[in-house]
Amino acid sequence: MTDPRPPSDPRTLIEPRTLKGFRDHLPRQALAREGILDIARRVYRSYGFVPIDTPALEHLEILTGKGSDETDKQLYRFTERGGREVGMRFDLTVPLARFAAQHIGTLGIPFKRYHMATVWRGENTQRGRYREFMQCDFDTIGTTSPLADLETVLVVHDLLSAIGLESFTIRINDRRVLSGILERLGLADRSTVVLRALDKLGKVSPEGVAAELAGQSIDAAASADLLKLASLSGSPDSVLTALEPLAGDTAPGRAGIDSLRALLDGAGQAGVPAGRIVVDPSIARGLDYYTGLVLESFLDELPTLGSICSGGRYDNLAGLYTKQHLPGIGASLGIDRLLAGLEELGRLETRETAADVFLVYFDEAHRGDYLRIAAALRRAGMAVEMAAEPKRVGQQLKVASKKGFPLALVIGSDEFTAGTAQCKRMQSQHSTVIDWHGDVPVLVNAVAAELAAVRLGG
RNA sequence: GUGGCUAUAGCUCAGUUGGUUAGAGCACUAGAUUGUGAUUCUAGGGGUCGCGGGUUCGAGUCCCGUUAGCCACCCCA
Repeated sequence: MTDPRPPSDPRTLIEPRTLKGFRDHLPRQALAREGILDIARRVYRSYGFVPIDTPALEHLEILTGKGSDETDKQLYRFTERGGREVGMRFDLTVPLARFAAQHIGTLGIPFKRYHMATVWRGENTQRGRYREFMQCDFDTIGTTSPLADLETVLVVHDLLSAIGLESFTIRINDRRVLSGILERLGLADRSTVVLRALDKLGKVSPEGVAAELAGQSIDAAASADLLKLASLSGSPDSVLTALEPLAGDTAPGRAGIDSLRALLDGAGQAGVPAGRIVVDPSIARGLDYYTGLVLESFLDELPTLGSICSGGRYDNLAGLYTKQHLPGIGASLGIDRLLAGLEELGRLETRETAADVFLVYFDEAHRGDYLRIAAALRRAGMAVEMAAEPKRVGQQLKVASKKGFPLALVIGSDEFTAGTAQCKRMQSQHSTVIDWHGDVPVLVNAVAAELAAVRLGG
Protein backbone atom coordinates (compact mmCIF):
# COMPACT_ATOMS: atom_id res chain seq x y z
CA MET A 1 0.00 0.00 0.00
CA THR A 2 1.41 3.35 -0.96
CA ASP A 3 0.97 6.37 1.22
CA PRO A 4 -0.76 9.04 -0.85
CA ARG A 5 1.54 11.60 0.68
CA PRO A 6 5.20 10.66 0.81
CA PRO A 7 6.97 11.45 4.08
CA SER A 8 8.15 15.03 4.17
CA ASP A 9 11.65 16.06 4.84
CA PRO A 10 11.54 16.84 8.57
CA ARG A 11 13.24 20.15 7.89
CA THR A 12 10.31 21.35 5.81
CA LEU A 13 7.66 20.39 8.38
CA ILE A 14 5.67 23.29 9.70
CA GLU A 15 5.23 23.33 13.44
CA PRO A 16 1.54 22.78 14.18
CA ARG A 17 0.50 25.44 16.66
CA THR A 18 -2.25 27.93 17.38
CA LEU A 19 -1.94 31.65 17.91
CA LYS A 20 -1.56 33.05 21.41
CA GLY A 21 -4.97 33.16 23.05
CA PHE A 22 -6.57 30.98 20.37
CA ARG A 23 -7.20 27.37 21.13
CA ASP A 24 -8.41 24.06 19.78
CA HIS A 25 -11.33 22.34 21.42
CA LEU A 26 -10.87 18.61 21.80
CA PRO A 27 -13.96 16.38 21.90
CA ARG A 28 -14.11 16.30 25.69
CA GLN A 29 -14.20 20.10 25.96
CA ALA A 30 -16.26 20.61 22.85
CA LEU A 31 -18.94 18.24 24.14
CA ALA A 32 -19.06 20.01 27.50
CA ARG A 33 -19.26 23.35 25.74
CA GLU A 34 -22.04 22.29 23.42
CA GLY A 35 -23.91 20.90 26.40
CA ILE A 36 -23.88 24.33 28.06
CA LEU A 37 -24.85 26.04 24.80
CA ASP A 38 -27.82 23.68 24.43
CA ILE A 39 -28.98 24.54 27.93
CA ALA A 40 -28.60 28.27 27.34
CA ARG A 41 -30.49 28.02 24.08
CA ARG A 42 -33.30 26.12 25.76
CA VAL A 43 -33.61 28.59 28.65
CA TYR A 44 -33.49 31.67 26.41
CA ARG A 45 -36.16 30.22 24.16
CA SER A 46 -38.33 29.32 27.12
CA TYR A 47 -38.76 33.06 27.71
CA GLY A 48 -39.44 33.81 24.07
CA PHE A 49 -36.01 35.08 23.07
CA VAL A 50 -35.24 34.42 19.41
CA PRO A 51 -31.85 33.75 17.83
CA ILE A 52 -30.04 36.15 15.54
CA ASP A 53 -26.62 36.09 13.98
CA THR A 54 -24.43 38.84 12.57
CA PRO A 55 -21.17 38.84 10.60
CA ALA A 56 -17.88 38.35 12.37
CA LEU A 57 -16.48 41.24 10.34
CA GLU A 58 -17.92 44.74 10.43
CA HIS A 59 -17.03 48.06 8.89
CA LEU A 60 -14.38 49.52 11.12
CA GLU A 61 -16.40 52.66 11.82
CA ILE A 62 -19.24 50.55 13.26
CA LEU A 63 -16.89 49.01 15.80
CA THR A 64 -14.83 52.07 16.64
CA GLY A 65 -17.80 54.38 16.81
CA LYS A 66 -17.87 54.49 20.56
CA GLY A 67 -14.12 54.04 20.50
CA SER A 68 -12.69 54.11 23.94
CA ASP A 69 -8.96 53.76 23.42
CA GLU A 70 -9.11 50.49 25.36
CA THR A 71 -11.34 48.70 22.87
CA ASP A 72 -9.38 50.31 20.07
CA LYS A 73 -6.18 48.70 21.28
CA GLN A 74 -7.86 45.29 21.53
CA LEU A 75 -9.56 45.41 18.16
CA TYR A 76 -8.47 43.04 15.42
CA ARG A 77 -8.51 45.21 12.33
CA PHE A 78 -7.16 45.10 8.83
CA THR A 79 -7.50 46.56 5.38
CA GLU A 80 -9.47 44.51 2.91
CA ARG A 81 -8.33 43.89 -0.63
CA GLY A 82 -10.31 46.83 -1.92
CA GLY A 83 -8.84 49.16 0.68
CA ARG A 84 -11.87 48.97 2.96
CA GLU A 85 -11.10 49.19 6.69
CA VAL A 86 -12.72 46.34 8.63
CA GLY A 87 -12.60 44.89 12.13
CA MET A 88 -13.61 41.71 13.93
CA ARG A 89 -16.39 42.05 16.49
CA PHE A 90 -15.09 42.24 20.08
CA ASP A 91 -18.49 41.75 21.70
CA LEU A 92 -22.08 41.08 20.66
CA THR A 93 -23.55 44.32 21.96
CA VAL A 94 -22.11 46.61 19.31
CA PRO A 95 -23.29 44.34 16.48
CA LEU A 96 -26.69 44.22 18.17
CA ALA A 97 -26.82 48.00 18.24
CA ARG A 98 -26.04 48.17 14.52
CA PHE A 99 -28.49 45.35 13.82
CA ALA A 100 -31.24 47.05 15.80
CA ALA A 101 -30.69 50.39 14.12
CA GLN A 102 -30.89 48.69 10.75
CA HIS A 103 -33.82 46.33 11.31
CA ILE A 104 -35.88 47.52 14.24
CA GLY A 105 -38.54 48.81 11.87
CA THR A 106 -39.31 45.32 10.65
CA LEU A 107 -38.78 43.61 13.98
CA GLY A 108 -41.09 45.62 16.19
CA ILE A 109 -40.54 46.32 19.85
CA PRO A 110 -39.96 44.99 22.37
CA PHE A 111 -37.45 42.79 20.62
CA LYS A 112 -35.97 39.87 22.54
CA ARG A 113 -32.99 38.18 21.02
CA TYR A 114 -30.22 35.81 22.01
CA HIS A 115 -26.90 35.56 20.27
CA MET A 116 -24.25 32.98 21.01
CA ALA A 117 -21.13 33.55 19.00
CA THR A 118 -17.39 33.94 18.93
CA VAL A 119 -15.77 37.31 19.52
CA TRP A 120 -12.14 38.45 19.36
CA ARG A 121 -10.03 40.74 21.49
CA GLY A 122 -6.31 41.21 21.10
CA GLU A 123 -5.64 41.56 24.81
CA ASN A 124 -3.28 39.75 27.10
CA THR A 125 -4.24 36.21 28.04
CA GLN A 126 -4.79 34.65 31.44
CA ARG A 127 -6.63 31.70 32.95
CA GLY A 128 -10.11 31.70 31.44
CA ARG A 129 -9.26 34.71 29.28
CA TYR A 130 -8.48 34.25 25.65
CA ARG A 131 -8.25 36.26 22.47
CA GLU A 132 -10.95 34.22 20.85
CA PHE A 133 -13.88 33.39 23.07
CA MET A 134 -17.58 32.97 23.06
CA GLN A 135 -20.36 35.09 24.43
CA CYS A 136 -23.94 34.02 25.03
CA ASP A 137 -25.93 37.24 25.17
CA PHE A 138 -29.61 37.82 25.57
CA ASP A 139 -31.23 41.26 25.48
CA THR A 140 -34.64 42.83 25.53
CA ILE A 141 -34.69 46.11 23.66
CA GLY A 142 -37.27 48.77 23.14
CA THR A 143 -38.88 48.69 26.56
CA THR A 144 -38.22 50.17 29.97
CA SER A 145 -40.70 47.88 31.68
CA PRO A 146 -39.61 46.64 35.11
CA LEU A 147 -40.88 43.27 33.95
CA ALA A 148 -38.02 43.08 31.46
CA ASP A 149 -35.58 43.68 34.31
CA LEU A 150 -37.21 40.96 36.36
CA GLU A 151 -37.22 38.58 33.43
CA THR A 152 -33.50 39.12 32.89
CA VAL A 153 -32.78 38.10 36.47
CA LEU A 154 -35.10 35.10 36.14
CA VAL A 155 -33.35 33.95 32.97
CA VAL A 156 -29.97 34.13 34.72
CA HIS A 157 -31.39 32.16 37.61
CA ASP A 158 -32.96 29.50 35.39
CA LEU A 159 -29.83 29.26 33.31
CA LEU A 160 -27.46 28.68 36.20
CA SER A 161 -29.91 26.26 37.80
CA ALA A 162 -30.30 24.31 34.56
CA ILE A 163 -26.54 24.00 34.23
CA GLY A 164 -26.72 22.10 37.48
CA LEU A 165 -24.82 24.50 39.70
CA GLU A 166 -25.65 23.78 43.28
CA SER A 167 -24.74 27.05 44.84
CA PHE A 168 -24.53 30.35 43.08
CA THR A 169 -25.49 33.88 43.97
CA ILE A 170 -26.90 36.59 41.77
CA ARG A 171 -25.78 39.98 43.04
CA ILE A 172 -27.83 42.94 41.93
CA ASN A 173 -27.63 46.67 42.31
CA ASP A 174 -29.06 49.72 40.63
CA ARG A 175 -26.87 52.38 39.11
CA ARG A 176 -29.31 55.00 40.28
CA VAL A 177 -28.57 54.11 43.90
CA LEU A 178 -24.93 54.89 43.23
CA SER A 179 -25.85 58.06 41.39
CA GLY A 180 -27.95 59.13 44.37
CA ILE A 181 -25.09 58.65 46.77
CA LEU A 182 -22.63 60.42 44.51
CA GLU A 183 -25.08 63.26 44.15
CA ARG A 184 -25.45 63.55 47.90
CA LEU A 185 -21.67 63.52 48.34
CA GLY A 186 -21.20 66.08 45.57
CA LEU A 187 -19.19 63.64 43.48
CA ALA A 188 -21.57 63.29 40.56
CA ASP A 189 -18.91 64.45 38.11
CA ARG A 190 -16.38 61.94 39.40
CA SER A 191 -18.59 58.90 38.95
CA THR A 192 -16.36 57.00 36.51
CA VAL A 193 -13.36 57.14 38.80
CA VAL A 194 -15.35 56.29 41.90
CA LEU A 195 -17.31 53.44 40.35
CA ARG A 196 -14.18 51.90 38.90
CA ALA A 197 -12.59 51.90 42.32
CA LEU A 198 -15.69 50.51 44.01
CA ASP A 199 -15.94 47.75 41.43
CA LYS A 200 -12.67 46.36 42.72
CA LEU A 201 -14.06 45.51 46.12
CA GLY A 202 -13.99 41.79 46.58
CA LYS A 203 -10.72 41.68 44.72
CA VAL A 204 -8.98 44.47 46.58
CA SER A 205 -9.29 45.15 50.29
CA PRO A 206 -11.40 48.09 51.51
CA GLU A 207 -8.17 49.77 52.57
CA GLY A 208 -6.81 49.39 49.07
CA VAL A 209 -9.91 50.94 47.60
CA ALA A 210 -9.74 53.76 50.15
CA ALA A 211 -6.16 54.40 49.08
CA GLU A 212 -7.20 54.51 45.43
CA LEU A 213 -10.01 56.93 46.25
CA ALA A 214 -7.62 59.11 48.23
CA GLY A 215 -5.27 59.03 45.26
CA GLN A 216 -8.11 60.46 43.19
CA SER A 217 -8.45 63.24 45.79
CA ILE A 218 -11.78 62.06 47.13
CA ASP A 219 -12.00 63.36 50.69
CA ALA A 220 -11.89 60.94 53.56
CA ALA A 221 -15.45 61.46 54.79
CA ALA A 222 -16.93 60.75 51.38
CA SER A 223 -14.61 57.80 50.95
CA ALA A 224 -15.77 56.37 54.28
CA ASP A 225 -19.39 56.72 53.22
CA LEU A 226 -18.71 54.93 49.97
CA LEU A 227 -16.96 52.08 51.72
CA LYS A 228 -19.74 51.83 54.25
CA LEU A 229 -22.08 51.41 51.35
CA ALA A 230 -19.98 48.63 49.95
CA SER A 231 -19.71 46.78 53.23
CA LEU A 232 -23.47 46.43 53.56
CA SER A 233 -24.49 42.81 53.63
CA GLY A 234 -27.23 40.59 54.89
CA SER A 235 -30.72 40.02 53.63
CA PRO A 236 -31.78 42.10 50.65
CA ASP A 237 -34.34 43.78 52.87
CA SER A 238 -31.82 44.89 55.46
CA VAL A 239 -29.44 46.16 52.80
CA LEU A 240 -32.19 48.19 51.18
CA THR A 241 -33.17 49.61 54.55
CA ALA A 242 -29.58 50.56 55.23
CA LEU A 243 -29.40 52.29 51.85
CA GLU A 244 -32.32 54.58 52.71
CA PRO A 245 -30.34 57.13 54.72
CA LEU A 246 -27.47 57.01 52.23
CA ALA A 247 -29.39 57.54 49.03
CA GLY A 248 -33.10 57.55 49.72
CA ASP A 249 -33.44 61.33 49.83
CA THR A 250 -32.27 61.85 46.25
CA ALA A 251 -34.49 61.33 43.25
CA PRO A 252 -32.34 58.70 41.50
CA GLY A 253 -31.55 56.96 44.77
CA ARG A 254 -35.22 56.75 45.62
CA ALA A 255 -36.04 55.28 42.18
CA GLY A 256 -33.22 52.75 42.42
CA ILE A 257 -34.17 51.50 45.84
CA ASP A 258 -37.84 51.19 44.95
CA SER A 259 -37.08 49.36 41.77
CA LEU A 260 -34.76 46.88 43.49
CA ARG A 261 -37.42 46.23 46.08
CA ALA A 262 -40.04 45.60 43.38
CA LEU A 263 -37.70 43.29 41.53
CA LEU A 264 -36.96 41.19 44.60
CA ASP A 265 -40.66 40.95 45.29
CA GLY A 266 -41.30 39.75 41.74
CA ALA A 267 -38.49 37.20 41.89
CA GLY A 268 -40.03 35.76 45.04
CA GLN A 269 -43.38 35.45 43.35
CA ALA A 270 -41.75 33.72 40.39
CA GLY A 271 -40.38 31.13 42.79
CA VAL A 272 -36.72 32.10 43.09
CA PRO A 273 -35.54 30.74 46.45
CA ALA A 274 -34.69 33.33 49.09
CA GLY A 275 -30.96 33.93 49.33
CA ARG A 276 -30.24 33.32 45.67
CA ILE A 277 -30.45 37.02 44.92
CA VAL A 278 -28.44 39.43 47.02
CA VAL A 279 -28.35 43.21 46.90
CA ASP A 280 -24.73 44.30 46.65
CA PRO A 281 -24.37 48.09 46.44
CA SER A 282 -20.72 47.80 45.43
CA ILE A 283 -21.53 46.28 42.07
CA ALA A 284 -21.09 48.99 39.49
CA ARG A 285 -19.80 47.20 36.38
CA GLY A 286 -17.09 49.24 34.79
CA LEU A 287 -19.01 50.10 31.66
CA ASP A 288 -20.40 53.60 31.72
CA TYR A 289 -23.42 52.79 29.60
CA TYR A 290 -25.35 51.02 32.33
CA THR A 291 -28.04 53.23 33.83
CA GLY A 292 -30.33 51.08 35.95
CA LEU A 293 -30.22 47.51 37.17
CA VAL A 294 -26.81 45.87 37.13
CA LEU A 295 -26.20 42.23 37.95
CA GLU A 296 -23.40 39.77 38.34
CA SER A 297 -23.40 36.14 39.35
CA PHE A 298 -20.85 34.04 41.14
CA LEU A 299 -20.18 30.43 41.93
CA ASP A 300 -20.21 30.25 45.72
CA GLU A 301 -17.49 27.63 45.65
CA LEU A 302 -15.19 29.75 43.47
CA PRO A 303 -15.62 33.37 44.47
CA THR A 304 -12.30 34.35 42.92
CA LEU A 305 -13.34 33.16 39.49
CA GLY A 306 -15.31 36.35 38.99
CA SER A 307 -18.73 36.84 37.52
CA ILE A 308 -19.87 34.18 35.11
CA CYS A 309 -23.02 35.89 33.97
CA SER A 310 -23.52 39.62 34.11
CA GLY A 311 -25.36 42.49 32.54
CA GLY A 312 -27.62 45.41 33.16
CA ARG A 313 -29.97 48.04 31.87
CA TYR A 314 -28.94 50.73 29.43
CA ASP A 315 -30.77 53.84 28.24
CA ASN A 316 -29.88 54.07 24.62
CA LEU A 317 -28.42 51.14 22.79
CA ALA A 318 -28.04 52.36 19.25
CA GLY A 319 -27.62 56.11 19.58
CA LEU A 320 -24.55 56.01 17.37
CA TYR A 321 -26.44 54.51 14.48
CA THR A 322 -30.00 55.81 14.67
CA LYS A 323 -32.05 58.64 16.06
CA GLN A 324 -34.54 56.15 17.39
CA HIS A 325 -34.27 55.84 21.14
CA LEU A 326 -33.78 52.19 22.08
CA PRO A 327 -33.54 51.41 25.79
CA GLY A 328 -32.90 47.86 26.80
CA ILE A 329 -31.59 45.34 29.25
CA GLY A 330 -29.52 42.26 28.78
CA ALA A 331 -26.92 39.93 30.17
CA SER A 332 -24.24 37.63 28.96
CA LEU A 333 -23.02 34.21 30.01
CA GLY A 334 -19.23 33.93 30.03
CA ILE A 335 -19.12 30.37 28.87
CA ASP A 336 -15.34 30.04 28.74
CA ARG A 337 -14.96 31.28 32.28
CA LEU A 338 -17.82 29.03 33.41
CA LEU A 339 -16.21 26.01 31.78
CA ALA A 340 -12.91 26.84 33.46
CA GLY A 341 -14.77 26.98 36.77
CA LEU A 342 -16.64 23.74 36.24
CA GLU A 343 -13.41 22.02 35.33
CA GLU A 344 -11.76 23.30 38.48
CA LEU A 345 -14.67 21.96 40.52
CA GLY A 346 -14.45 18.61 38.74
CA ARG A 347 -18.04 19.02 37.65
CA LEU A 348 -17.34 18.94 33.98
CA GLU A 349 -18.82 16.15 31.90
CA THR A 350 -15.85 13.98 30.95
CA ARG A 351 -17.35 11.84 28.23
CA GLU A 352 -15.57 11.73 24.92
CA THR A 353 -18.48 10.40 22.95
CA ALA A 354 -21.90 11.73 22.19
CA ALA A 355 -23.28 8.26 21.56
CA ASP A 356 -25.28 6.11 23.98
CA VAL A 357 -24.52 2.60 22.82
CA PHE A 358 -21.28 1.03 21.71
CA LEU A 359 -21.97 -1.91 19.46
CA VAL A 360 -19.13 -4.37 19.77
CA TYR A 361 -18.30 -5.76 16.35
CA PHE A 362 -16.24 -8.89 16.55
CA ASP A 363 -18.00 -11.48 14.44
CA GLU A 364 -17.40 -10.52 10.86
CA ALA A 365 -19.90 -13.07 9.55
CA HIS A 366 -22.72 -11.14 11.21
CA ARG A 367 -21.75 -7.76 9.80
CA GLY A 368 -25.17 -7.38 8.18
CA ASP A 369 -26.94 -8.13 11.46
CA TYR A 370 -24.90 -5.50 13.28
CA LEU A 371 -25.78 -2.92 10.66
CA ARG A 372 -29.45 -3.84 10.92
CA ILE A 373 -29.42 -3.59 14.72
CA ALA A 374 -27.52 -0.29 14.72
CA ALA A 375 -30.00 1.22 12.26
CA ALA A 376 -32.97 0.07 14.34
CA LEU A 377 -31.48 1.51 17.54
CA ARG A 378 -30.86 4.83 15.77
CA ARG A 379 -34.42 4.92 14.45
CA ALA A 380 -35.54 4.53 18.05
CA GLY A 381 -33.63 7.69 18.92
CA MET A 382 -30.48 6.20 20.39
CA ALA A 383 -27.01 7.21 19.25
CA VAL A 384 -25.00 4.15 18.33
CA GLU A 385 -21.37 3.72 17.45
CA MET A 386 -20.30 0.51 15.82
CA ALA A 387 -16.65 -0.45 15.95
CA ALA A 388 -14.94 0.17 12.65
CA GLU A 389 -13.06 -3.10 12.62
CA PRO A 390 -13.78 -6.54 14.08
CA LYS A 391 -11.10 -6.46 16.78
CA ARG A 392 -10.88 -8.29 20.08
CA VAL A 393 -13.79 -7.83 22.45
CA GLY A 394 -11.55 -6.76 25.32
CA GLN A 395 -9.95 -4.09 23.23
CA GLN A 396 -13.27 -2.73 22.07
CA LEU A 397 -14.70 -2.64 25.59
CA LYS A 398 -11.62 -0.80 26.77
CA VAL A 399 -12.18 1.89 24.16
CA ALA A 400 -15.90 2.07 24.97
CA SER A 401 -15.10 2.47 28.65
CA LYS A 402 -12.49 5.13 28.11
CA LYS A 403 -14.73 7.18 25.89
CA GLY A 404 -17.58 7.06 28.38
CA PHE A 405 -20.25 5.09 26.59
CA PRO A 406 -23.03 4.29 29.05
CA LEU A 407 -23.86 0.99 27.37
CA ALA A 408 -22.08 -1.65 25.29
CA LEU A 409 -23.94 -4.27 23.33
CA VAL A 410 -22.13 -7.58 22.90
CA ILE A 411 -23.62 -10.00 20.39
CA GLY A 412 -21.43 -12.73 18.91
CA SER A 413 -22.18 -15.98 17.12
CA ASP A 414 -23.01 -17.67 20.45
CA GLU A 415 -25.64 -15.03 21.18
CA PHE A 416 -27.01 -15.02 17.65
CA THR A 417 -27.44 -18.80 17.90
CA ALA A 418 -29.07 -18.59 21.32
CA GLY A 419 -31.20 -15.58 20.36
CA THR A 420 -29.75 -13.45 23.13
CA ALA A 421 -27.70 -10.29 23.53
CA GLN A 422 -25.48 -9.03 26.29
CA CYS A 423 -26.06 -5.43 27.33
CA LYS A 424 -23.33 -4.06 29.59
CA ARG A 425 -23.61 -1.00 31.78
CA MET A 426 -20.08 0.25 31.44
CA GLN A 427 -19.81 2.09 34.70
CA SER A 428 -21.19 -0.58 37.03
CA GLN A 429 -19.94 -3.46 34.86
CA HIS A 430 -23.39 -4.91 35.36
CA SER A 431 -24.47 -7.03 32.45
CA THR A 432 -28.01 -7.92 31.38
CA VAL A 433 -28.93 -10.77 29.05
CA ILE A 434 -31.65 -9.83 26.59
CA ASP A 435 -33.77 -12.57 24.98
CA TRP A 436 -34.82 -11.33 21.59
CA HIS A 437 -34.72 -14.34 19.25
CA GLY A 438 -34.18 -12.30 16.12
CA ASP A 439 -37.02 -9.90 16.92
CA VAL A 440 -35.24 -6.55 16.52
CA PRO A 441 -37.99 -4.36 18.12
CA VAL A 442 -37.75 -6.50 21.26
CA LEU A 443 -34.00 -5.91 21.36
CA VAL A 444 -34.43 -2.19 20.75
CA ASN A 445 -36.95 -1.83 23.57
CA ALA A 446 -34.77 -3.73 26.00
CA VAL A 447 -31.74 -1.57 25.16
CA ALA A 448 -33.84 1.58 25.48
CA ALA A 449 -34.97 0.43 28.93
CA GLU A 450 -31.37 -0.22 29.98
CA LEU A 451 -30.34 3.22 28.76
CA ALA A 452 -33.16 4.87 30.68
CA ALA A 453 -32.14 2.96 33.81
CA VAL A 454 -28.50 3.99 33.46
CA ARG A 455 -29.47 7.60 32.99
CA LEU A 456 -31.46 7.50 36.18
CA GLY A 457 -28.21 6.64 37.89
CA GLY A 458 -27.96 2.87 37.43
C1' G B 1 0.70 47.60 26.99
C1' U B 2 3.78 46.91 32.10
C1' G B 3 6.12 43.62 35.77
C1' G B 4 7.23 38.54 37.89
C1' C B 5 7.59 33.04 37.39
C1' U B 6 7.94 28.84 34.12
C1' A B 7 9.27 25.69 29.48
C1' U B 8 12.81 18.12 29.22
C1' A B 9 8.32 12.03 25.57
C1' G B 10 1.06 12.71 24.28
C1' C B 11 0.54 13.94 30.15
C1' U B 12 3.04 14.60 35.19
C1' C B 13 7.93 15.16 36.26
C1' A B 14 13.54 13.55 37.55
C1' G B 15 18.22 14.86 35.46
C1' U B 16 24.28 16.10 40.75
C1' U B 17 29.37 22.62 41.05
C1' G B 18 28.62 22.10 32.89
C1' G B 19 31.13 15.84 31.33
C1' U B 20 30.06 9.75 27.37
C1' U B 21 24.40 6.94 24.39
C1' A B 22 18.75 12.19 28.36
C1' G B 23 15.44 8.74 32.33
C1' A B 24 10.74 7.24 35.29
C1' G B 25 5.46 6.78 35.96
C1' C B 26 1.04 7.20 33.32
C1' A B 27 -0.86 7.08 28.31
C1' C B 28 -0.28 4.70 23.37
C1' U B 29 0.63 0.08 19.98
C1' A B 30 1.23 -5.17 19.89
C1' G B 31 1.56 -10.00 22.13
C1' A B 32 0.71 -13.82 26.28
C1' U B 33 -5.20 -14.82 25.55
C1' U B 34 -8.77 -15.94 17.11
C1' G B 35 -15.27 -13.88 23.31
C1' U B 36 -15.22 -9.48 27.90
C1' G B 37 -12.72 -3.07 29.75
C1' A B 38 -10.91 0.65 35.79
C1' U B 39 -6.35 -4.13 39.13
C1' U B 40 -1.70 -8.72 35.48
C1' C B 41 2.84 -9.77 32.68
C1' U B 42 6.11 -8.96 28.37
C1' A B 43 7.83 -6.26 24.28
C1' G B 44 7.70 -1.91 21.24
C1' G B 45 7.09 3.08 19.17
C1' G B 46 7.71 8.07 20.63
C1' G B 47 12.53 13.49 22.66
C1' U B 48 15.22 19.34 17.08
C1' C B 49 15.71 19.16 25.96
C1' G B 50 10.13 25.62 23.26
C1' C B 51 13.00 28.40 19.34
C1' G B 52 17.54 31.41 17.95
C1' G B 53 22.23 33.08 19.27
C1' G B 54 26.48 33.33 22.79
C1' U B 55 30.32 31.48 26.54
C1' U B 56 33.13 26.68 26.69
C1' C B 57 37.44 21.38 24.79
C1' G B 58 32.25 20.13 26.00
C1' A B 59 25.51 23.12 27.36
C1' G B 60 19.21 19.90 29.08
C1' U B 61 22.41 22.57 32.88
C1' C B 62 25.48 29.20 32.44
C1' C B 63 24.33 34.19 29.64
C1' C B 64 21.31 37.15 26.02
C1' G B 65 17.20 37.42 22.82
C1' U B 66 12.58 35.41 21.28
C1' U B 67 7.92 32.60 21.43
C1' A B 68 4.26 30.34 24.42
C1' G B 69 1.89 29.33 29.25
C1' C B 70 0.75 30.87 34.30
C1' C B 71 0.32 35.05 37.98
C1' A B 72 -0.30 40.36 39.19
C1' C B 73 -1.52 45.33 37.04
C1' C B 74 -4.91 47.39 33.27
C1' C B 75 -9.53 45.94 31.65
C1' C B 76 -13.21 42.52 31.23
C1' A B 77 -16.35 37.53 29.85
